[in-house]
Amino acid sequence: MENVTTTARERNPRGAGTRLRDEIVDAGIALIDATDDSNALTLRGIARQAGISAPSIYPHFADVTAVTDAVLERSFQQLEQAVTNAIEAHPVPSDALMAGCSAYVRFGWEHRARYRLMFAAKGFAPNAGETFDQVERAIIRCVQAGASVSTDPHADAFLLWVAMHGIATLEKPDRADYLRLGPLDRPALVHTLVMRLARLAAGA
Amino acid sequence: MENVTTTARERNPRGAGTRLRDEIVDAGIALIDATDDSNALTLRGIARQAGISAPSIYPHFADVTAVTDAVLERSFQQLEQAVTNAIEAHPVPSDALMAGCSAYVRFGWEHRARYRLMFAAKGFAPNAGETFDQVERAIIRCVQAGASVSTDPHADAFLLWVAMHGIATLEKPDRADYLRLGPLDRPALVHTLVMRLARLAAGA
DNA sequence: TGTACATCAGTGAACGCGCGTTCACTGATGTAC
DNA sequence: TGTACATCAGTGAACGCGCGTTCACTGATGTAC
Repeated sequence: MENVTTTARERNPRGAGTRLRDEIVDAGIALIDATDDSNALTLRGIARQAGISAPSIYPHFADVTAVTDAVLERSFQQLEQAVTNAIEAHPVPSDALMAGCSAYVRFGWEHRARYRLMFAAKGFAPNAGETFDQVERAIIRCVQAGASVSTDPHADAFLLWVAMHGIATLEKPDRADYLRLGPLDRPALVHTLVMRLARLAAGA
Repeated sequence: MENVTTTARERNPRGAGTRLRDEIVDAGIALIDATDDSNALTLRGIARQAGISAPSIYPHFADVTAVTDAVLERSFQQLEQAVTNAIEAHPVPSDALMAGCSAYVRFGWEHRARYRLMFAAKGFAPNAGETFDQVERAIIRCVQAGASVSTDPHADAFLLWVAMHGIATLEKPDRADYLRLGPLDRPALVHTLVMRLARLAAGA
């Protein structure tokens, strides 16, 4: 016998178990992104998208809200990853701040329904604050580099985040052109908002 | 006979007809505001709220989307009215701009689910632009009064509107306090955003 | 003025649908001896 | 090595529910003569 040393034998999962769990979350993300409609995110719809029967979800999730929670959690991780990657790609602090904010807005525009759902449901997800912290640290680095005259990076990060959230929640440019708001030039919008709200020096 | 002069006699509605139509829209607004959930805005739910049977809606609306469209249209009118009232209550342009923006955000916070639905559905409603125009005109008056140094009121109005939209879409303060973003002080937030985005003079 | 009737607002019952969830099941795969 | 069996991933059928919509209807109210 090989189980003499371990008290309670831990049965190995046969592989497909945890793999299907991930596939279900993938299917949920694919579904809401493809339909652009958060109401399409149903248990049966996710099962259909994943190519499995509806009951097959239950061994991996307690109920439908557990599935959507997992979708939201992974979405927040993706958002934070996108912002982090953009920031780390630029050594100059002001460039990094611009790139991070731009990546944030791009995520909102490229995953409209999902982004809205992330910030619509019963408050923010627990890991939503990490992305905010990224923005705050980026502003602090700008101040340290002399590129920003902000005296309250925390407050200014909040203002900036609010404005980014406003743009991210906007319609995509090709849909909103019947409103004569002018062209939705994402880089230009982000640039101006960052300049004024993070109080960057004009010559930066 | 009295219909000799008119070719096709126009039967008078007996009063209750158009009255019920308004009551149905009222019920829809009351329902989404009370439940704080846009998914609760169903035809049967609205009928229940209005105290009538579900089929009674059909003489007044073609289908359920016609009802929600009417709810959204009235909501945009209310939003514009709230902003207009706030602006007109202040003779000093910068005060008027502040008050108008504050009223905008207050509407979003006091009618959370409804505000989100207004800006979530298939693009903006046709009359959404009027509120934006109010903000733009308020900025122009600030420039004329020497209170703002904006050189492009249209662009700045858009930036300001985006930021207001960001705050309006936020959770209400009592729900978001587990995020250490600091207190959601609506007047202070609005004040700072208006100062920087509408480029008000510091001494104003 | 009285009576028959057209017109109106609104109802109750029924339909088909997609949903979340449950239940007993079916093969496949690894393990014990 | 071979065989019986426990364990696993996943399925098909069924349930009750709320939904949008339809249909034939029921009283009430105003009008014609």
